[in-house]
Amino acid sequence: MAQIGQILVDVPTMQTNDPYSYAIPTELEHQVQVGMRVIVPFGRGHRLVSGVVVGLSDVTSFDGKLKPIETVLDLAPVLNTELRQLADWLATTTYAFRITCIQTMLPNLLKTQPKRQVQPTTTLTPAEMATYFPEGAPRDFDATKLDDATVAGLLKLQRAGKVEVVYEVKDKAAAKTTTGIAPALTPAKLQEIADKVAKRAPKQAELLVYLAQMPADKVVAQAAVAKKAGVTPAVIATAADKGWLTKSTLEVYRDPFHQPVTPTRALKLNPEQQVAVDRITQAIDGQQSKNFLVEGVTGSGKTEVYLQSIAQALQQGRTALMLVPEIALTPQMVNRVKARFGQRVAVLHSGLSKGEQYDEWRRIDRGEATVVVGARSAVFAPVENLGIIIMDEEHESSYKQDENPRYHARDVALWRGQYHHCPVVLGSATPSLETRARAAKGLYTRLVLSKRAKAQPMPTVHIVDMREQLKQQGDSDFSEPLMTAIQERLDRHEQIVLMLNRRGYSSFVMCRDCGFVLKCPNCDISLTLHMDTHSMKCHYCGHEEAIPHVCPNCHSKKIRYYGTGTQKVQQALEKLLPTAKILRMDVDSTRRKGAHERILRQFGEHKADILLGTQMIAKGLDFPNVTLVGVLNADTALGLPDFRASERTFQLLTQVSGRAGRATKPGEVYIQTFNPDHYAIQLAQSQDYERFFVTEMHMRHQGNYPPYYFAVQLTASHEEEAVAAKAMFQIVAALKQGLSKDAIILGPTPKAIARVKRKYYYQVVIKYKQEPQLRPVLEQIRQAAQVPARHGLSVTIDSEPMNFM
DNA sequence: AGCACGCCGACT
DNA sequence: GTCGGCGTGCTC
Repeated sequence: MAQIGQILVDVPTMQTNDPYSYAIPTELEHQVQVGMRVIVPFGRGHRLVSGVVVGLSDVTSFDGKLKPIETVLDLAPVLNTELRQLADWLATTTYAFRITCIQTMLPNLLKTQPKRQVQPTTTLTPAEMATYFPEGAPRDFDATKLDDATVAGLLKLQRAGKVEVVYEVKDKAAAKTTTGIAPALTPAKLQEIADKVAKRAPKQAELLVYLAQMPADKVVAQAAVAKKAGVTPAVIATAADKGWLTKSTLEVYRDPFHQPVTPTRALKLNPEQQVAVDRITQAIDGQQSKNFLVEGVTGSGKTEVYLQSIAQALQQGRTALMLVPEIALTPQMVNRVKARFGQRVAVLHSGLSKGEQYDEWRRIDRGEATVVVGARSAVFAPVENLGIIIMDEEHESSYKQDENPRYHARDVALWRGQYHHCPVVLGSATPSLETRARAAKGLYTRLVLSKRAKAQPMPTVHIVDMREQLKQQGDSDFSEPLMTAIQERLDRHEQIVLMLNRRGYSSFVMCRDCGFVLKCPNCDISLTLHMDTHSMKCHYCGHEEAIPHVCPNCHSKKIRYYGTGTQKVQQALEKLLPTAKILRMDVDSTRRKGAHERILRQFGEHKADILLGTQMIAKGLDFPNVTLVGVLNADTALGLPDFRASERTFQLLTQVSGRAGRATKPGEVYIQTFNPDHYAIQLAQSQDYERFFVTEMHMRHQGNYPPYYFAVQLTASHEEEAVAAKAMFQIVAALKQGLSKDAIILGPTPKAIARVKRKYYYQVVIKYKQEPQLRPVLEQIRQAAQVPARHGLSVTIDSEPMNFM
């Protein structure tokens, strides 16, 4: 039996990033297993923290007295070997603490809550009791929530030995339970009693008859018994008193999606789909960690390819993991998977309550669910024996987590595919440049679905030049061609989707006459307006210039901020079309739980003619009666100071265009823009992903951007601007010293929104091709950042950032 | 993170 | 001389 446990304590610091050794008391030695959560004493005094067992041994390199493990929190390990290895890999690649990685991999309810309380050790004076224990003892002692005087007073009493601090670590994990019923007597005996009481107590007799036919060793929920036997809980209580049945606590799962679903069968595939399924199936059967890019236009039946591939994995006795963007994880989408695989499906996403998440997690952990569908963090689902991993809409930026650990679910998926020797399928109509480039290099097998499954024609896309519109009809959010098209649909009782692009809302200036956007002379990236300094700044190199009052290109005076809000647009639209019913969908109108689905359902039932919304309406909604899609401002994202601006614009326009004419009626799309000649817009019009890819790759090559270069972003933030800036300059000095001459260091520059939550942000971006010293240099920076962290300076490292601003 | 130790100025 | 401010190091 192992004497010593290697524990990662739940204290996220550099010094505790390696496991600490704890003695295993004899009474726990048969309980402690690697992968379990434990509570251990940590530090001086009696402070308790939670931790995770990552190893067992009989020796330790630590030459001090070992403290004993206090409690074991789990009956079975919560992290298997794979997930522990994954956590280590994640920690190194994302520059995060190991324990932080583990926490993100586990469901919320398995995160423990440390609690501090104080209680008197002797009798205190009435005055002391009144001041410090007005609600009695013990009381909570959270220094961050109490006022300074109380904290000081309590600490003083502690030094005097009059009060003591007690620690507790709460485990939030709680399975939902209900009362279970089991027969306490033999069927024959129960029947005998039933016959006796039949006349006087018919209900009791019914219950007895029901109990008599129950399997002896099975426990059934009380509610189910009551329903099936046709009795009330009161009758059951009486029966329990008479000793006919026994009550017990029964663990149940909360079922988040209890609507019944009609089962579906595999659909007939077209030749392209069939090729895709065959290739993926080969990889599943051959246990190859081969990766695929399924590139399919909207409506080309990617989902059917996924479902049949999953079916194949299940048939081989293996499991499947399917990732979808949070926004696409609607009940419709989930039901589609459940209709095919039924009870084997588990769903993981943030819309579920903590308890529901935990239950789904346990179903997966116990092997009861073999198909997992979920958003980003579902990539850590404890599925074993994976046969396939699918990531739909792989280009979605929400797959990257924007807090520590800053991981990309795609990278984790590829890691797990490798571990399980199973294929990873990345799917998109508009793959990210990185993924498409890797496919071009042969790292992924490219499977193209070029035909729409139901052979609908692609929608006709019109580009409306807003510069012309401005000249002809003045400043309006709605062009004449778009309004005409809207009116036509209203007359025909067809529906309309209008998208307002909120990204980049009024943070840059654009000329309304010629579409000119001010760019940095060094970086070819848009300059951002800074009202605090009244200047235009480049967030890559720090270049700064005055806000222009006339357009440097055409000398027009109509150069100004660009951007509008959905509410304003809705009001304007209501004025123009007083009879049309308009539904608005944006961050504000969907804040409440379920609002998102409600709006979509209303629109689906044709309770409104027009759905007006932000980017969220571009994703996956499928309404047969929508024949017109209008994009009010295609340019806003183009103006952002981000090298992915064109990519994002192209993806968004292509996606939203796919919303038009999905059934029998042909669709039309109107894109309003001040940049009608921009390649992202032109190529979105012709729906030509391949040409966009080639063009954009050329741009990336010119600018030394990904996928030609790797990138790391470092950010320093502090309440005082000078502190953040100085830290960043020191970091840059360290980088210049430690890295090769080939590394390109951009910055330091203030962030686009330099001040967020009373803190100033400065950043630097490193672009590199090969930099063996990068990891050690960044580790050294992390280490050095520990000291000033005490004074509120935080430094973050983001490998392959999604937002360069 | 949270606690103790140690070094400084301001106080009874 | 001591109380308590904060800066620093350490926690198996």
